[in-house]
Amino acid sequence: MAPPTRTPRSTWIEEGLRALAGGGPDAVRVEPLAKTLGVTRGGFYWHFKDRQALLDAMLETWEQLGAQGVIERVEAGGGDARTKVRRTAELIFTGGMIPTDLAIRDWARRDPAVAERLRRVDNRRVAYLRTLFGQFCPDDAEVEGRCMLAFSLVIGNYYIAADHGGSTRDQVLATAIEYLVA
Amino acid sequence: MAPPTRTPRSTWIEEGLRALAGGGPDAVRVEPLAKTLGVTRGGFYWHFKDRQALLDAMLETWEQLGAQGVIERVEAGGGDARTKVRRTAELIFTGGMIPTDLAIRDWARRDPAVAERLRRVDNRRVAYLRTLFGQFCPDDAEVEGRCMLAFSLVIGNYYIAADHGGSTRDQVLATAIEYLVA
DNA sequence: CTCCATCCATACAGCACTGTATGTATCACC
DNA sequence: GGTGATACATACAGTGCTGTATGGATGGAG
Repeated sequence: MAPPTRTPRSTWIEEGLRALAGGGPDAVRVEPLAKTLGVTRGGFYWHFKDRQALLDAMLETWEQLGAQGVIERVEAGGGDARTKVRRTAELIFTGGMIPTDLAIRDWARRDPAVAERLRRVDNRRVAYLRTLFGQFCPDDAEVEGRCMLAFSLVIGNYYIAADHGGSTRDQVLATAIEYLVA
Repeated sequence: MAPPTRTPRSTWIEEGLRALAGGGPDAVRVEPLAKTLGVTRGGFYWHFKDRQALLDAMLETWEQLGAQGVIERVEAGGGDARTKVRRTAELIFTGGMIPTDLAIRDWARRDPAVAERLRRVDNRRVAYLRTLFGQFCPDDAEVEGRCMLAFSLVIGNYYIAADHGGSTRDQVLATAIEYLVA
């Protein structure tokens, strides 16, 4: 039979996150979202009070799902701390979550509520990085510096548009990571 | 033949860049801009064909002014390469250009024309960094890695929301920079 | 089958912005 | 002190979105 095209709450959130990743919070618009989902806005306002409610739900989803995934997969693989750092980098650099992450990061620059959520997520991530670097780097201050550099590298990789002479970006990233775990 | 232009082209561009820094390209709207300038849109469409023309002019201004400033001031100060790296960091971290820079960076993720301009600017910046690191680091690949890390640090500093245990952000940045020039 | 909660379509009023058209004020300059 | 280019105001039509109201369709529970 003709599929009734049920569009539950989670579908709106997923599509919203996709729009956010593609064009920032201003691109999360109800009508275009409905159009890409093949429905009208009729059902949207049954699931959500208004547009802001969708944005909040998107952040909530991101905060709960986005923070733990990579860490769990890295830990599941085992190995020593240096290996885990390399695998973390691998997972993050190839993961599809980054665009969403960056969009939220930029969003946080102009919305305090978003910034607060981002702070919680980033703290969890840095805390994990800290345990890794702490296992082979004795100096606490340097651990903190390396965490900051490693985290920055992930972000910089997606924001920096420069070329690298004869090297490819992947080569440069690999060199940088080895430099950090030295 | 040039009466005192109360709101010349450059004023629209400056205010546009301010709006861009604050809320991204979607926040660069003609009517709000006119309101903050205390005029109507009447004059805007004399200076610019349309809204897109303003965005182009903003990028042009940014590309010409934003790229060279820091490099020139660093070189004017003299000193060895390590000193210049530290001073570059100092100037960038305290400069007010960063918000505009980040907004354009995020913008470039979804606009190829912007991405192309950003690539030109970033290449000039990395080229300069390369000359600095190259003066005390013999390995070319590692130079490239350190450039990437240094550049990423600047960006990460403004996008990462994490705390750092007992340390302040400034302390962590200082440690990271010393780690890069070691 | 009937009833009911869930999900969606349609229609409407309202808002904010865009771009165009047209009139107008302000000065430099002769 | 009149003329012409410059810079701005005002009015208008058009667009795309928001949120509300209301009725209709779907499918499971009884």
